[in-house]
Amino acid sequence: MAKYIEIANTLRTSVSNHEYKNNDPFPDQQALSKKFSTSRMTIQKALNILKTEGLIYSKQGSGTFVSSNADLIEQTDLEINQYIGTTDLFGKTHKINSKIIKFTIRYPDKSEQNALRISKKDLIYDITRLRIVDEEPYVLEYTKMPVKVIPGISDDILKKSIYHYIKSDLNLKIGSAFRKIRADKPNLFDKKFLNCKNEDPILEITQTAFLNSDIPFEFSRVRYRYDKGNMVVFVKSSFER
Amino acid sequence: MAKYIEIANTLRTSVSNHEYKNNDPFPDQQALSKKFSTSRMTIQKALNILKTEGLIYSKQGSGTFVSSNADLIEQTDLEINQYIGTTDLFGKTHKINSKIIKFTIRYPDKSEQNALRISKKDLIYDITRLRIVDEEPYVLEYTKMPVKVIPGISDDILKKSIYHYIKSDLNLKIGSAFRKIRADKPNLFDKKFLNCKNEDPILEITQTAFLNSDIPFEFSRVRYRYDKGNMVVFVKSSFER
DNA sequence: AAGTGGTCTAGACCACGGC
DNA sequence: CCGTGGTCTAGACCACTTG
Repeated sequence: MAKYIEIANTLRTSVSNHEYKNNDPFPDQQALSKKFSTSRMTIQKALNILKTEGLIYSKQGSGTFVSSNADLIEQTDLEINQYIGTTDLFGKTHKINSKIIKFTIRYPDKSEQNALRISKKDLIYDITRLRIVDEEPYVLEYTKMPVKVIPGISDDILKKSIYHYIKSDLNLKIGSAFRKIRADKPNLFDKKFLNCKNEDPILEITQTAFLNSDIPFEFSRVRYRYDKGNMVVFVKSSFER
Repeated sequence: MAKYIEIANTLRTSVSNHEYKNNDPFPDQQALSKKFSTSRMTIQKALNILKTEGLIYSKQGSGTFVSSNADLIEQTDLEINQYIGTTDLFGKTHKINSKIIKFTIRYPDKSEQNALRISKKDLIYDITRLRIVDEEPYVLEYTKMPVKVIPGISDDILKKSIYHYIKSDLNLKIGSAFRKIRADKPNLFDKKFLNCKNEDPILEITQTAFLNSDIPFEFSRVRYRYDKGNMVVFVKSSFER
């Protein structure tokens, strides 16, 4: 593991443990480079990680400070899978169930070929899952993935977490994703599986996700009951430009 | 302007102009440091900017490549104000109007004091605006801002863009924001101003936004007609950790 | 083996803020 | 003025991919 990442992890833990108070000074870069026996450049790389995470900020000429939102940010899951990997979000405090409504392998239609950048001969998984939290239907997930990119999906994996399988078993890294978020009226499936009434809105998120090698691996649509799906996002503006 | 930012800007323009084809090699770092007469470290800082923007990616041992999504990412506005500053988003191709429904200055209630981290004696603006695109009501915006942080808001500014005023006139920098996105049933105001029927869903985004000095400056809620508000987001996973 | 990106160093100078 | 963070250098070595 690179030194700057280890330093960042150490510092992140310090922030979590409130070793430095909000809006109180962080140790200066000189002190940190002595403490970790490294150069200032390496310290700066470590600090940059925490800055992009929003945990700290620096003022030139003044110092580095713990952001007042540090605690809140830590609670927010900022990973790509945050709206998909329901397992991670609620696994600790709630009882999660997945009902597999559909799980087939078939050839893609035009829009799927386009989104996943595959040919009509490349097979895809076509998965529909209903997520149930504490016995209450929560979200309907429609997932399409190319078999050649994510081989070996099984019923067993679907019941747990696809993302965990991709990261830990296939050892692939997730890079980025495009999302479209909108409100919609409920359709027949929503009414049936999510117990929606006609006037109950749906929060829909359509996503195309990419590996860090620029390969699309997922094209999905998730539909939440309006009173269950609350998306929380932290946005950091990219200062440079 | 720092050298690495200028290099990043130059390279970004090159990507925009398709001077390097998608998934085709980018010049290597050695070549770039010669071209810009600088060190490799500086080149890497420049490349890092484009990487966090998702425009390029690198594979160790192999090279640097233009991301296949580069074009799409450029179209997506990734600024903090993307859902507030309707002006920027549609200003060029559509006719935008703002109707000021309410504009008062008053003392904050408990939740506003909390969100904006101010005392009950600190005045806030209380602004309600209806945004109209091409003669069609689009979104209702409820904005609260502390007067002491953003002084001098006037009717004139409200008709244009608050964000432009903050950045250009007050010369403040926007740092980050928390957003909560959800679907909701329409309320009386939605029905009146957005012409919603009872079964027309609303897309609601609640936001607290911060300056880069960690000071909250905006607590807002925007409500879109379900058939008008489409939020598009690009998410880059932070590799390190 | 050669070429690529990733990390790291030990300094230097500058810009800014506060005393 | 001094102490802070921001930028930049000219190398070095390592890790990885590809021929």
